[in-house]
Amino acid sequence: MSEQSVIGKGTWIDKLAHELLEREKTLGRSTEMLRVESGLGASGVPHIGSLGDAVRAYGVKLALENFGYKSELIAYSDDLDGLRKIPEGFSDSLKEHLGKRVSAIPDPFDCHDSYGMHMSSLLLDGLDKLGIKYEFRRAKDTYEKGLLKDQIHTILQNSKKIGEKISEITGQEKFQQTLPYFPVCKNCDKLYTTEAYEYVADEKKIKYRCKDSTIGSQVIDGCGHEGESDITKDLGKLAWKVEFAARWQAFDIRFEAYGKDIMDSVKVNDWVSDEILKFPHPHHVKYEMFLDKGGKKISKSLGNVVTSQEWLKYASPKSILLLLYKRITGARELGFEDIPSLMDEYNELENIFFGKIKIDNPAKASKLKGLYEYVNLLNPPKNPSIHINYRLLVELANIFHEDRIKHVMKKLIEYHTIINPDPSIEEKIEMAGNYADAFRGKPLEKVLEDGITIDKTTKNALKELAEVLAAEDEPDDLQNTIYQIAKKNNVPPKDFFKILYQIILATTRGPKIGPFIADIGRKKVAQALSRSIME
RNA sequence: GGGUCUGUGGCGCAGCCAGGUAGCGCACCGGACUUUUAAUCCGGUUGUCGUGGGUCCGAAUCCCACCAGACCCGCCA
Repeated sequence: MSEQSVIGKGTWIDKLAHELLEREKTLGRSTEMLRVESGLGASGVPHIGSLGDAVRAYGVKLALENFGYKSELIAYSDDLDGLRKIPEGFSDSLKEHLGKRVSAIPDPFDCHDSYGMHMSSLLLDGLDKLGIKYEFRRAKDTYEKGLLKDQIHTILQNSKKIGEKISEITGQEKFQQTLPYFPVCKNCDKLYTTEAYEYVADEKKIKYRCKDSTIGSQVIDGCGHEGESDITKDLGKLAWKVEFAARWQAFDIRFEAYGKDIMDSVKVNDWVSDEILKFPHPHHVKYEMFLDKGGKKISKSLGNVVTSQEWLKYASPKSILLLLYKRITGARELGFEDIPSLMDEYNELENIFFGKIKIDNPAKASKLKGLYEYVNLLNPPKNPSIHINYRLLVELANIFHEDRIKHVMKKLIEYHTIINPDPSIEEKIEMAGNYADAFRGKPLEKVLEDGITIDKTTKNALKELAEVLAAEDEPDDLQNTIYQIAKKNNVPPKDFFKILYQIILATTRGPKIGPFIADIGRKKVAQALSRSIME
């Protein structure tokens, strides 16, 4: 096996692209343009996992281009989907829109043409910030322009066969009775309430009735309207079980990743694509959902949503790309606490790429270098950046709140971590600072509320120290002074320092305390000490 | 009922998808330090890589079976 040659850049992305190419060759299809697709949910607030689908598809596009083929990423917003439930934190006024397509619901934030477009925009914004390029398509336009009408016709003509197949593959019986198509009700404008029961192929018309339907625990009222819908003119959409297939053929899609939650739908769609539409289905890769740290599914209602917008407050776009490109298999428990290691891992990869760290196994070395290239979207920088351990930055940022950038920069120079101040470091300090503020220490003022037990002798020592600190004259050797105060009051120095850290930093240890107190301001610490004694 | 993933020192995890000395962080111990501190540096302890088989010169890694946990599907998109 050791003689096996490296495919592309040596990552799973290359392997996937290679498989795709082999398959296309076997199928004998034109490889002039190899289009990849990613679906964008438009019903809820997109989290990092939703980005993953598009980011990884883009990776495959890059790999295909690297192999010398043309490729493009279609980002398709499912904005004809109906609203099934009101997302956590949204106004109940959305209730009247349940069952309506999200592209026909007003944007609660008033900044986009619809609720659906607002949600999709959040995702596209995330992609833009990562530098992902895509062709944006919307379900709304796709159906309005009739781009799927031939596929819809073929699917509806074969609905009986498809219904049986769905039952066989998924156990879902529903489509043996109803057609896999939801017309928008001409009376009440909803689509999940319509039951399509007959297709008149000659006229390309669907007969439907609008009735109450249950989605999850929600009951959505139908209006009782019975009508006909012309699939070439009137609005409606295919059920998911068959819609991908229609789109794949209409857009000539050769690759699409999918999450394991829609595995069954993909199986059905593959079959529909191959057997009904006679379009060999695209190559796939399945990925696991991102879960939170307790192994729970990420959902808004649990308050564990990790959005790209929030992530980017604390970390670089590259940290997201690294997260998504380093691996696709395996269950992933994700939280903001992963940020420090991802930030540092990027630096390590950069060191490997630029040969500062040697990896013995050549296959592994090329894989890691390849990963670095993908994280840089196959356009790696010419020179390495300045590396500072992210955790160190967080520690420092946690200590300094006022004039943070200045103070932290000064400390970094003192520690010989860096030689000169640099704008790129300022940016990192800012991100680490945001992280520290969100997940770390409490500001000095709040620490005292946590109640530290201080005995009487220690109080005396603290009082003395507070007086020294409050004095106008700066002590020559503050470190030594503190030590002497502890000894004089019969407080073991070790304990005394511990207490000081608790009061100042809310931890049991910290930086060398003398210079540190000077850094954050003697007077300020004096005040904090005085307050701690008063309790 | 169907499917997927996970199982590696005390804890949290990487390594597995292209087999070749079992690693990292935290924790713990000791040292640099006659004076405390660790954001520094050095050294150290901790492992039948879930269980059982198989392939191989060689398996944490590949294959099969099993055990345990989690998640997804069986509404809908």
